Amino acid sequence: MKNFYLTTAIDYANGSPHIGHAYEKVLADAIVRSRRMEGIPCHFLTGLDEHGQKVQETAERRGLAPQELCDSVALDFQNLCRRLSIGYDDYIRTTEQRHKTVVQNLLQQLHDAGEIYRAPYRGLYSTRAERFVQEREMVNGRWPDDIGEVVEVEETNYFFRLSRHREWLIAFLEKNKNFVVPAFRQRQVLEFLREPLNDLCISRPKVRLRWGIELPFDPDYVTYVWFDALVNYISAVGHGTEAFSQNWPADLHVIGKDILVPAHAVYWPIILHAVGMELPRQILAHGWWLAKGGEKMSKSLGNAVQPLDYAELYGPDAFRYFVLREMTLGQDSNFSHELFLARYRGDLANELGNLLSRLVHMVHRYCGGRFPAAGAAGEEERHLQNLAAETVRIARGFYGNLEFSSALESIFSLLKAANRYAELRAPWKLAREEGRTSELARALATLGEALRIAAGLLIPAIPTAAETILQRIGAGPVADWRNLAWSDALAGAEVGDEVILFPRVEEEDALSPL
RNA sequence: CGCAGGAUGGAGCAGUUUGGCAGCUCGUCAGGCUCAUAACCUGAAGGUCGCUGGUUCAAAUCCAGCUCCUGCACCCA
Repeated sequence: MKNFYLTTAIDYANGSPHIGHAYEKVLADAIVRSRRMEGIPCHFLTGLDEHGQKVQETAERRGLAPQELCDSVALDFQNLCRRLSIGYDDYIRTTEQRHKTVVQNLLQQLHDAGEIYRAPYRGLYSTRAERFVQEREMVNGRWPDDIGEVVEVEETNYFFRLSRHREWLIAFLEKNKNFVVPAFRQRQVLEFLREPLNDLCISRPKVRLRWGIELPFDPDYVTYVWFDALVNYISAVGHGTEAFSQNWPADLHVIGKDILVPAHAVYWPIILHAVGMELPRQILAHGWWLAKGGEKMSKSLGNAVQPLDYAELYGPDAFRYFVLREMTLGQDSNFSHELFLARYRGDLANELGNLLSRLVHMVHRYCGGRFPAAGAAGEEERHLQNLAAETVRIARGFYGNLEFSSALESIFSLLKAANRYAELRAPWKLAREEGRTSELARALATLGEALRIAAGLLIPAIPTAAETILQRIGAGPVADWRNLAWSDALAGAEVGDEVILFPRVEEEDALSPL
């Protein structure tokens, strides 16, 4: 059986991890975990894009070899993944030989097929910025300081025949309405394709840029970083080997909205089509995190959220829960400290963490630390059982549809109902009265089972906390949602020590909102 | 200019594809409970769904026009 193959964009090595990188990986990880709960084998790829002008420049400025810089940045990004419980299966780096080989094979294949031609390129070149510039970049008729003096130069380069595949791509997108989600993003792609395409310049002369993959048919050039980067999706899964079809075509590319057009929705499908390969099945373009009040986050404005600070202070699950609960698929969302704390306290600490605390405490105090058997269900129990069954069904549907916010909302409705049920049956009262032990047993067993089901459904979002809950209530692991149903699995189970899952954070200990 | 997104009780958001009693979280007010992380539960107040017009038995949702906010060199999820 082919794996469900999911990728994130590979991060560019000329930068450090920020909330956007963190979000994308959490999203991808949660998708993979939810697929695995449906019994679907998955392959989860992420990685680092290491070539290009910017990396070369930054390395020079710091007096490092480009590879040294990349090695250090790779550690930063891998550390981010580790700290956020991102369970990728493979981490591709574009300087690895397995990648270079595939890039060169693909270039040669395109060249042989007549998809690549050599032509002079005339343009305005800035020595200071070391790139070609456009006239529209002028400000008030003058070039800005970072561009400086500009001269018209002619340079021979290699071009990929994008334009000849435009009609095909339009037809493809019109036939495959769900290629890009959300749907309005696909409409943007079609809008972009209404204009004629320019052929894509895929080379850089080595005199300008050394840090790249050499063209197999001309050693004076390296390939353009976008071409290089996109190929990671096939190089990492062994393009050209037996194993390739185990993963390709990719089932989902998770990317940010900024690199949808033209890179992922135009260049990439056309490159694949030009060599007769299968296209990925779907691209998910997610939105951006904005600072309080909808401002763009940036270091210079000093309003950038540091995901690792949150993961450190509140735990990886709290960060994961917030971003998955708060962002609607494809839209931009705000990340503010107030919003974060509201979710942390209201949902995680009070609704979920406190339910575990009160339940574990009661089982210890009233039942000697072991869940009793539930016995016959009354009306309230049947009501909660039905809601749990319904929640399993609904949440699986939302997960399948990548609607994490709605999935989590439905699971927390179940938790709210469990808290309400506790109030209705009031085991603490039953425990004080004579002859009501069977009612007490029924109440605690019912609460435990509701919590077991909710925890099972929360695994993709908050894997560590969900695992802790299952352990503390003495439940076995939940590995497959297809058989997650109300049961008496907890009867006789020994509960663990009491635990504060999401400790209350006092105002003075909270991260100051910069 | 054009393109895209947004405008829904005090705050933040779902709902719009496929029209059908306006939903969630937080906050506010009143009450309950005491197993629990000052937590949990109940009830209440609070909305002409940006504006105008149209279609319809019925519009937050469809259609037309308009207003305001955001993004659209490069880089950046």
